[in-house]
Amino acid sequence: MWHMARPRKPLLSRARIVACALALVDDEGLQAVTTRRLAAELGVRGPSLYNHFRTKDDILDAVADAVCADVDLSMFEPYTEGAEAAEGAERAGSTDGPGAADWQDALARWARSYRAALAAHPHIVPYLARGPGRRPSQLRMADAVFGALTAAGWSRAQATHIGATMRYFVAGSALGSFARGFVDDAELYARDYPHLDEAHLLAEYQQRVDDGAFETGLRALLAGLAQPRDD
Amino acid sequence: MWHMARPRKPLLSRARIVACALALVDDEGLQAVTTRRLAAELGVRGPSLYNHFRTKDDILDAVADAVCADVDLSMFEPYTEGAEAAEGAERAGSTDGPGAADWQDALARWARSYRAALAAHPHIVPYLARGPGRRPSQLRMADAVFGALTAAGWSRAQATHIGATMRYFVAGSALGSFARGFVDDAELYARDYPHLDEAHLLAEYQQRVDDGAFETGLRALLAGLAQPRDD
DNA sequence: ACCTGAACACCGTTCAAGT
DNA sequence: ACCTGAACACCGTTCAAGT
Repeated sequence: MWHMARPRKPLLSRARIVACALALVDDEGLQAVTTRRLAAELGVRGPSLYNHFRTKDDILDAVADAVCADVDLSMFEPYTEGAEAAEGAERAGSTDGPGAADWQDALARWARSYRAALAAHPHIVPYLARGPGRRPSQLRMADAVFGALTAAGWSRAQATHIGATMRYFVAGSALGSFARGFVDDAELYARDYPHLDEAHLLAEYQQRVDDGAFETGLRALLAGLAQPRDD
Repeated sequence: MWHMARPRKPLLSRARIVACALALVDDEGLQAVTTRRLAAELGVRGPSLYNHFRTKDDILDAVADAVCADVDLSMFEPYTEGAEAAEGAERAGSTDGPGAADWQDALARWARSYRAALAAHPHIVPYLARGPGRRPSQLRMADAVFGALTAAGWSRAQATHIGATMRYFVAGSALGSFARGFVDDAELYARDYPHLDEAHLLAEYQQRVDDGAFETGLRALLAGLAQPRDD
């Protein structure tokens, strides 16, 4: 009789579930997200979630999508319309000319924003790896990058390859960084791996390395892409 | 009484468990590996595994390590001894000179072997993301790369950054490729993402893209690294 | 439509009991 | 030392029952 069964106003919504799940992931990690725990956090019972999502994985997919939705894509906006028809665009391979550096700059800004979005929620990154790239925000990213690159003069095949390459690098960098590297066990390793002294094992050092490696790789990637090739 | 409790010869060994778990991962995916299922596959009961591994994650760590152990490191062998003292090594940034291209070639061969090792066991790749880089084979890789790069004349900081960059790219590429990309639902997407037509949604197409993107990125990365910089 | 308790078929892991 | 059955505290998910 006081079985509160259906409230006059829904207690849950997809948005509220996703926000709560993201907070839980950020605070306690992926494995803290169980249907019962998440429901409790929302003041509700486990099965209630299934009125709003088909499975738990669908919830985490939505969380991952929300994180990717934070990636800035505004640097591609100049390209988003009439991209296909930009006949005047000179060969993208050349390093001079007014528009030549634009795509490099846009890619760099996108890559940094992408990485920052993942760094803001490190615990979801391993899950991002599992789920495929068919989530809306990821498709939106792929579409924006592809559009900008073709508008800059790259062929469709080249644009696809470059976009994928950038995605590989950013995702790998996020994983390599946030899925934690070395531990501070110190010289236990030093004996077996002569080049890796204890300096490599400090977490704060690791953080600087990750930042440095990302910038090094990003610069190299963009410089290498701008260089003429023979394929 | 016919409680076969302890056999005269152990039924299990770490090696047998790891091999069986890897086969199970390859055949049916990560989620098929439960302690009960794996034990059954080994002709044994679930709890028996705990005589050989502390947790299930330790088993999967060992599987991941076994996969990484397949990566070829022989291209770094010329550098593994006396690496630190290679005084004669000219500045690695220059593109000419006999030893200059060597490290690029070694990195390329390593990256391809690394990717191939992961491609051979795609279902474990998402797990590799979770576990940190403190596994023996990964440390061995890091050590070999670092040694070769410093021997080629790179500073310790640069060698660290380059090694991490390469790892980011290969790992990201493996994830991006094997954690499945687009699906073949076709023009459902075509409406929302104008640049991604149905050609992008075919799995075989995706496979060619992954291969092409990997080679494009690898070449760009190495070319960009060889280019002089100002830091 | 949306939340509930009860139930199902699982998990990973512990442990005393066997040999 | 190494395998066993039984048990514990969980899972994700289904479903009839409530409003």
